[in-house]
Amino acid sequence: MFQSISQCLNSTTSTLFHARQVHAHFLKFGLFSNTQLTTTLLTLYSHYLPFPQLKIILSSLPQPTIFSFSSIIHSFARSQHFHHVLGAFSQMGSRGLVPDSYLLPSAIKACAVLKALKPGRQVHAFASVNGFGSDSVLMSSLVHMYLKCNRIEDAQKLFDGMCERDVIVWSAMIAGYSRLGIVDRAKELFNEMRNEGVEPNLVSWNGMIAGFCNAGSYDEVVMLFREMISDGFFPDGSTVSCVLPGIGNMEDVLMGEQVHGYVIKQGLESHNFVLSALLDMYGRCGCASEMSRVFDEIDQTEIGSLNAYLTGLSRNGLVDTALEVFKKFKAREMELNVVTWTSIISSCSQNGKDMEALQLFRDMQADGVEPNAITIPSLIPACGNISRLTHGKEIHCFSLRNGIFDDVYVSSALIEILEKSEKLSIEIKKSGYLPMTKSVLQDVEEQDKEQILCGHSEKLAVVLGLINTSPGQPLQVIKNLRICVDCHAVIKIISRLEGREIFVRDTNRFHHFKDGVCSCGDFW
DNA sequence: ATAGGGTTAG
Repeated sequence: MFQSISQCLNSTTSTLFHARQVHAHFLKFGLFSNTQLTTTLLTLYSHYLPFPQLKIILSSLPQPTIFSFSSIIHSFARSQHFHHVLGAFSQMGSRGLVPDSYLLPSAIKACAVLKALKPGRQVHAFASVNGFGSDSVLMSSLVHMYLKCNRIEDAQKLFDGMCERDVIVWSAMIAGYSRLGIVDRAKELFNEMRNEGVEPNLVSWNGMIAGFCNAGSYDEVVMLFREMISDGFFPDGSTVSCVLPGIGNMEDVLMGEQVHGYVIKQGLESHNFVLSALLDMYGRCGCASEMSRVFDEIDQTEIGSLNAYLTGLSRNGLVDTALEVFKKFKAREMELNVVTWTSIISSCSQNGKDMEALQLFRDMQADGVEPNAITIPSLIPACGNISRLTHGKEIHCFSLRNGIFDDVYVSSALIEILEKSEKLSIEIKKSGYLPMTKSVLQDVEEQDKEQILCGHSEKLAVVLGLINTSPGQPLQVIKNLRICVDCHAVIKIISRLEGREIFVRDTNRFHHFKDGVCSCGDFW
């Protein structure tokens, strides 16, 4: 009978229905003690049953073996339940079952995806002790894990020690350096790989193109794209979705259209992320009608597509259309997320629809969607135009309540909002103040420098002090670094405009600001 | 009996 059950389980025509029938037999005749049979049943189930049910079956096994765990863990990995891969893995360990070299890569991959360096290192140690150091698949997965955890030196060391380096581990290295923005090194590796006689494949190309795209080297992206095509490769969905942002950024509509044609020819439209990338490209190139046409083809049940469309409409100044689309999808009771809300709020805010922007900000909270560190800065224009302190205060309170106040962008946005509401910024500028961008040591553009100055903590502290205390009350600020010249100048002006005494203690001295003068006599 | 690693996306 065992044989016939086994045959039934292994038959390629098996279905969930058959599996359940056999399962019933197991229960009826108490066959669960035969671990070989249960493993086969489990494997069969693992292809049909959703994850939660598989978990229940695993925990119901009286004597799980390395085989049952293996079957289940690989299934968890296939369905991308990486937390549970690690969970099952440690459960296995606590039962005294030892994993083999085939099972370890699944555990390591889970560590890589979850960026779980500590368990990753543990598995590495286990693999070394058990003599798996020359298993190139296992070593490749470790290299990948270290790269994902940003341990590039560990990865390089392992990679250097490998005796067999195939296209997969080379591609992992190339993609790893690319992700970290070290694109020159990625390119170097690409050439080294060729010199060693390992031929790059589509994944190697994709990894490198993705890196250059991320680094904003769009010329290079397009060059590589051309090169891979002339090398005889056919770009796939990944390639295209990396190349399109580059094309969009260069606003090269002609090339964008060529890629669109290619997408249709190769049937890549079935990938939603390819269509989203196309939509985004048209949006950046100012082709609003093309953008809408692409949106009509997209699977609109995916929130990401809607978000991309709203952003594109906003970019092209089509706020009313954006609002229309937004309302339509809201009416459909589609679940809108922070990105959707932020996108429409920012669209209104940037296009003079101040009241709408603020109302939407309230609506999103009423809907139970928490604003994030991008939502707040997007409200700046709306608050500035309305020039009403209440709105600034409302947003300020929100940020304090939700603990997103520590974010640099949020805090500088708040300062901007409050300054505009308290017309403080204009007054400060009127007093002849010029931002002393020399105080910004970072290597960034002039405009960004002004922005950075605006976010300095001492200014932040003073402006916050202003709104949280009653007029005329003195303010005290303690700082564990030296105050910068720009802040010093601004606080002098504020002390005069607001008629406040402000005390700032920095690492060097006490500064007592009053009537536009500082006690340090500008000795600073 | 179980059966491995690399690229995309927002």
